[in-house]
Order: sequence, then structure tokens, then C-alpha cells
Amino acid sequence: MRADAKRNRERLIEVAHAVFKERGLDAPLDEVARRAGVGPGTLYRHFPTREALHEAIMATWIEEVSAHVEKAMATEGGCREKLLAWFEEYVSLLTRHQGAAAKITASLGCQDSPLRTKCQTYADANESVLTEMSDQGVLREGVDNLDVCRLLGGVATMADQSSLEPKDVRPMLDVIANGVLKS
Amino acid sequence: MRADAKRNRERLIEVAHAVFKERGLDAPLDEVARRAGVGPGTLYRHFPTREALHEAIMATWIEEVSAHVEKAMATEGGCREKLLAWFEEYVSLLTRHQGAAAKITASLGCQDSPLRTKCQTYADANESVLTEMSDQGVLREGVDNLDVCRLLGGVATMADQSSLEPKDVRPMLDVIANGVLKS
DNA sequence: CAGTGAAGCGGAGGGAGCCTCCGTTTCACG
DNA sequence: CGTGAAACGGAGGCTCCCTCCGCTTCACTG
Repeated sequence: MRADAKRNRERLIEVAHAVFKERGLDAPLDEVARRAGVGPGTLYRHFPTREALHEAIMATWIEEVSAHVEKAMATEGGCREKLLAWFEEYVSLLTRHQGAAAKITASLGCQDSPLRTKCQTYADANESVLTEMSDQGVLREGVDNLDVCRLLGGVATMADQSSLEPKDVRPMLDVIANGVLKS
Repeated sequence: MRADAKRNRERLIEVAHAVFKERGLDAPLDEVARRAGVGPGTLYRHFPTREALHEAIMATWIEEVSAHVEKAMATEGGCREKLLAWFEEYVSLLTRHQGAAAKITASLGCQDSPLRTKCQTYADANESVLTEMSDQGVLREGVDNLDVCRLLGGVATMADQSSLEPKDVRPMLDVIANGVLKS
């Protein structure tokens, strides 16, 4: 890739990050181009679709996911506390940008979404936590990872759309934890 | 209201119903106007915002909610079966139109949404079911109606966005039921 | 260092949808 | 009827999307 192209690409990602943070993932792409000081044509050459741009800006989050798993699993207390800590991390990771939770979780099921690899990272992280719980014998039988991911995605989407604070999200996570753990 | 105005209003609701059913709640309003054979100005006079039109077309669903509660509560089996039957009805009521689940549930929390009264009907219906469970002593302590509504709204939103079939939704409702009922 | 071809750029512009404004038409009532 | 208020409708301005293509810039070569 030519040097100027690389420069523009990086600048676009940087600006897109800021614009999406301010105005949500549905912010006008023309504004991203404008604020990056390039024409719309340049933006669309680097990122043919909005989703391609989403994918690019999410790449940096993805790297942090495993750190969040470890952080949650290091929580003081029993399995339930660890699980809830992880659920809170999960929701918080999904709601970094307005509109992200719904988009990421929606692409969980379909194989051909550009976000597929990204959301797979979330799903894998959740699975590792569930496996840990299962090994300790505290997980109910028949609890499926995909279902839990979707439930958490649903909670994150609701939190996103209603601008809920953590204290309003917690009781929902409690219900899911109760539903997933034995007794 | 003048007779021609009344006629147009009713026709707009009828057409909007069909268009939203075909193309989701985000379908172009200009098309609603066009298919109703009126100018956009007429549509916007009757329904100043998209939400006002949503509210109008939902009025008919709302009347059916209590019937669905009764239907679910008449299910054979114990409390768990009744509750799950109701959860399925709830999700199905919310996913009649693409995009409806997220919009309705989002307006649960905010007082000033035009959809407020509509979603209150759903919340009230759910509360009546939870109260029934509580009276029978099978409900966990501290389970809040709003939280359950949001959880179900989240599930409905995921089902909507990923076009899930009832068999894929059921396991998520199982988790919520486990989380809400004792033992 | 100049020449050159390919890679990359940018912005004009057509399309879709939103919504308003205002000249025209229609209704209902005296 | 005649009239004034109510309602209509569509032209058009705005925003955003995305493409196309003439122009510029880069990197490589002799």
C-alpha cells in the first residue's frame, strides 16, 4: 500500500472512532470523510460499507477482551460474584459506542457478516467463563453459550437505547445469573 | 373532524400497517403517503412524527394483550409452564413488526414518549402475571417487573434482528424463567 | 533526476428520504 | 348558493448515501 493511502486509512479510523463515539454508529459517513480532510470517494474506497468501518474501529477493543475476562475472574468472592462481574464487563464492552450492542449481537448468528470475527471473540470469551463455571459444577445443565450471549446482548441493547446506568442493569444480570447457575 | 380528513386518516393507518409489515417500522413515510394516494403534507398533518404513526397502528394490537394473558394462563401444567407460555406470547406480541420490539421497550423508561401508554399496557400485563406467580409463592424475592419487561424486550429485539424462530428463542426464555422463579 | 504508469484522490452529482410551506381545493354550515 | 375555515398535495430544500471519473501523487526505473 502506498504511503499516502496508509496515512489516510489510519486517519480515517481515528476520526471515525471519534465521530462514532460522539454521534453513535449511525453517524453520517460524509462527516467522517470531511473531518478527516478527505473526499467521500476516498473513504468509500478504504471502507466500502459502514460495517467495514465499524469492523476497523472495533479491532482495538477486541484486543482488550481477554484482559477483561481475567479482571472479572479475579473478583473477590464465589462463582456467582465472578460471573456477575464478567456479565457487567461484557455489557460494558458492548455499549462503548451507541448502537454497537445491537449490531454486534445481531451478527452472532450469521456467518457472512464482516463483524463475525469480532463478535466471535466476545462469544469465545463468554464461553471460557461458562466453561470455568461448568468445571466447578455450578452451571445448570443445558445452558448454551449462544443463548447467554444473546441474552447479554439484549440487555446491552436495552441499556444502550434507554441510556441505563450500571445500577439499573445489574438486576437484569442478576436474573440471568440466577437462570444460569444451579439452585 | 371533517369527513374527508377522517377518511384519509383511516386510510393512512391502514396503509401504514401494511407498509410497516412489509418493510419494518423504518419504512419510508413518503411511500405510505404515496400508496395511500395522498400527498406527504397530508400524512404529516395527521401524524407529525413517525412515532405518532407507530402509536396509531399499535392501537389495535393493544386491545388483544389481555386476551393473550388469559390464553397463556390457561396453559396446562404448573406455574413454570404458564410463565413460559406468557413469555412466548409477550415476545411474539413485540415482534409483530420488524423493529417494534426495540422501540417499544426503549420507551418503557421514558415518560414523554408517544408510545408510553402502549408499552405500559405490555408492562401491566406482565405485572399481572408476575403478581399471580408471587401470590402462589413461586416467585423469587426482589424480582422487578420493569427488569423482566426489559429482559423480554431484549430477547424480542434479538429475535427480531436475527430473525430467530420460536425454537431458538425458547432457551433464552427458559433462562429468564429459571432466574425469576424459586429453586 | 526526469519520465512514466499505476495507485490513489476528491468532489460533483444523482438518488432516496425527510419534512415544510403555501397556493389551491373541498367541505360544512348558514 | 356563498363563504370561510379546514384540509389537501406536491414542489422543493435539506441531509445523507454512494459512484464515477478526470486529476494528482507516488514509487520505481533507466
